[in-house]
Amino acid sequence: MSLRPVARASLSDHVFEQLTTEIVEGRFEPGTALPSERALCEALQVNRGAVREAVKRLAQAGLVDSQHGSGHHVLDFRRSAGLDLLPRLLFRADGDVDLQVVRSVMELRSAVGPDAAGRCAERATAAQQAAVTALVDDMERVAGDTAVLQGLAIRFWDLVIDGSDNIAYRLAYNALSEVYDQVRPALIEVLGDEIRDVARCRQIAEAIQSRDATTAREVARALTDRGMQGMRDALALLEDR
Amino acid sequence: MSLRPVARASLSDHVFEQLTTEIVEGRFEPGTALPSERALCEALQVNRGAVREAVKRLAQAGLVDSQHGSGHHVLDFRRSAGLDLLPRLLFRADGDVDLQVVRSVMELRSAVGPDAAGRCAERATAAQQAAVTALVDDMERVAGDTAVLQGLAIRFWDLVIDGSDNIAYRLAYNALSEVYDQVRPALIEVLGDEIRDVARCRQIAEAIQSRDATTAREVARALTDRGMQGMRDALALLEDR
DNA sequence: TGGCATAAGTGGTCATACCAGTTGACAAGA
DNA sequence: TCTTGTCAACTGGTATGACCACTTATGCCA
Repeated sequence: MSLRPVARASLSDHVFEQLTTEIVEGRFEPGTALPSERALCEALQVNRGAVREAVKRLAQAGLVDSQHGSGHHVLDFRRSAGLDLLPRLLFRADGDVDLQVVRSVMELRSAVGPDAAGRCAERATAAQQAAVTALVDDMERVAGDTAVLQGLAIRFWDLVIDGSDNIAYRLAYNALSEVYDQVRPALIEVLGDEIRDVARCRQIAEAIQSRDATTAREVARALTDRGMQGMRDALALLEDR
Repeated sequence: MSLRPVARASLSDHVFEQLTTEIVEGRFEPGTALPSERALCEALQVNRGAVREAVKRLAQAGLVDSQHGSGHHVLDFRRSAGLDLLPRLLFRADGDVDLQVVRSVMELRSAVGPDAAGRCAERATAAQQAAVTALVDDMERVAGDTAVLQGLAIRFWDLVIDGSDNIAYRLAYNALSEVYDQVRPALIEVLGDEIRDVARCRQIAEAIQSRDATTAREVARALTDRGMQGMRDALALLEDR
């Protein structure tokens, strides 16, 4: 049995959720104005402060643009939102996972991962090099238990990203992680071949240790390619259904 | 003379700015609590609503975590913020550009750009293929005027990203664009060689037209590599000073 | 020692004003 | 006819003060 913290949400959280959903699913069209704050209060049966807090968050997320006197205008989130919107796009209106989003995330991971490994080999501190090596030691110890390996693989990439000393990689990784967490159980199979490929993780760790950026990059590329292949297979299967 | 819209900012905007700066520059340490809302009202001389709206935005940006009854707790933005924090990290406390951030952004661009070009070749619609080709036509017409070319290059990549049909690339690109815009005049020199390389843009457009993903990827890689080289040179120059 | 009330401090919600910017209708003037 | 100014009716922005709900530390009590 696994216990999780009970979810708690304030009124403005709920308002934010609803409005985000409406916008992302296109029921509030870009260019149009949101209903006025007072109208939203009436419709949602909350006070104006809750509505304003929610709208401020929408603005921060790049979903609306507020203009004093004129209204809150809906933006095209594809052009104005940031990566942290991804978790909101993962589930479609019918509750199913949007495979386009999963594919996109995997591709971004494959684009960034190898270079992160290379940069890590170039720039990691001695402590970071050692941490990566130690983690692969752990992976070898639990080899076979794919579920545990998946957790270690996540930490592996976390360390690699840190070692790459690239703040953009780090922040992008944060957003990707949140998507990953939401579909983690499903990916345990899809990415199985990659997750169990501890040998390549070892090679990467050794390349990082010896500051061999080229090897780190190439092996990481091969590693993420296995995951991409697994995902292609899974997508093909789903489309056949 | 170039006129720009006058900047307008609400009270909560100002509060958000100040708090963000304090957090990003480390004067509010991760794990500690922000001053209470009432204390912030007193210190900033604004009403509590303005403070709350600002704090909600901080939470949305992944900088704080609010707990009813306990306070607003500062998070480690390196692990919890999204890519859209990048523009806030670009300028350091002394007003200078943080070159680490610029380097990070360029690396992310180089990691994603080539794959985006490849995916674009695979997936772009006929209209998108035509748009890329037409844009390169424009580039050839103004060849020589680097400043204008820079604008077209931005639109070029915008089209490529759209054609790649990858929502993660699109959202990441949005965040990168905002950083780019803030240092655009400076990059006109740093990236000069890349910007003037219309020939490679032509090759990419043709590869996209003929759905030759491999060529699109390789040429795009060569193109962004020129920019990386320009940046390395610029960084070396700055460090010599 | 362990459990429980309590008080003080925190964020969350609410109602009600009023200020300030935007927009469109419309009348007065050129 | 076209322009210009005024005004009324919106919109979001700011302010106040009260109260509710949750957390935490304190200290008492069994």
